[in-house]
Amino acid sequence: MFSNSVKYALKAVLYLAIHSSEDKKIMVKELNKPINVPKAYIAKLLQELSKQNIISSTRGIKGGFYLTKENSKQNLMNVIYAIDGDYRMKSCMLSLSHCNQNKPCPLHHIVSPMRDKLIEAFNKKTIKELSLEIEKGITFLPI
Amino acid sequence: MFSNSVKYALKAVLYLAIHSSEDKKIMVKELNKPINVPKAYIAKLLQELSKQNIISSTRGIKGGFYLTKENSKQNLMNVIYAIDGDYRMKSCMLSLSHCNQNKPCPLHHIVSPMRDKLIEAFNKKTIKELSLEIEKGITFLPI
DNA sequence: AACAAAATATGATAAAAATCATATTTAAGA
DNA sequence: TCTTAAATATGATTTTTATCATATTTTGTT
Repeated sequence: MFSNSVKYALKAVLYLAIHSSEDKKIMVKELNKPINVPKAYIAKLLQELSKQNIISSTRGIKGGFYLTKENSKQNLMNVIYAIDGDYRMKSCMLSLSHCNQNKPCPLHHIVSPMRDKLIEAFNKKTIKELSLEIEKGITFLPI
Repeated sequence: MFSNSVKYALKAVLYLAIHSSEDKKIMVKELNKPINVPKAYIAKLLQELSKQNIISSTRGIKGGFYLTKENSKQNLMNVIYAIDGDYRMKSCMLSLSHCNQNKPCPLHHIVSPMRDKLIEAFNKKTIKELSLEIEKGITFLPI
């Protein structure tokens, strides 16, 4: 459902949500170990997220990646779509191109309601909310 | 969530459920076009399913693939696991190896209940039931 | 202004998944 | 028993995804 890249991206964004701010930028080399993702790989993903304004960055000395207040108000789905696009989440489970409510595939009635709920949940949940849950110890972001 | 291979396998199994029987075996070359899957590819998958007793087959002239009554009583999950194994369905959405109810990942509370329901539904639903729905025109198996 | 330290852009390489090809084995029918 | 038509076993090729590498640009500091 998620690509590896999205998994990494989500971990990185949540890490930034917890540890960074406009005054405390985080360099790739500080971030890759705690979230257990190869440095060059996460660097590329962060660059892409930055280009799409999901996260913020500044170059040069004292630079790094960080989340602004605005950034952290974004919902999960924005991060997911930025990396994977929407096909992965939205497409028919059997990849039948004409599958819809009128001409449902054999799995449609099983899968579709749950998937819709999942998408709705991802659309509602913000980065900020998730990061607060981690800070409160409700959820965890380990290896 | 599903590999391409599982998608193809499910389509093929459902096609066999509808069109085959012990008296009416279906050859690869008859089946690949209606379900829109490359011949050599689906052949390999059918061989694997046959080896795992998900479907039945006989070789030689008048041979082909088919489903016995027993075969069609199997549930969806058997087909899925036969091709993809269980990791894909069961693993943490962020691939965190220690994610569980006690140490849930940031997405666990969103994803886990729905995934469990999905797995339950796939475990309950048999090939036969799905194929009946297709035959009744409740669902469709087009391209 | 020059330097150093960071992200950025670009693309190369490696690994995995998807796809294709073919020689071998088996079963039915003449 | 020979031939033919099917699955089977095996593995090669292609495509996609994941991973790694590096030259360039930018920015703060001296």
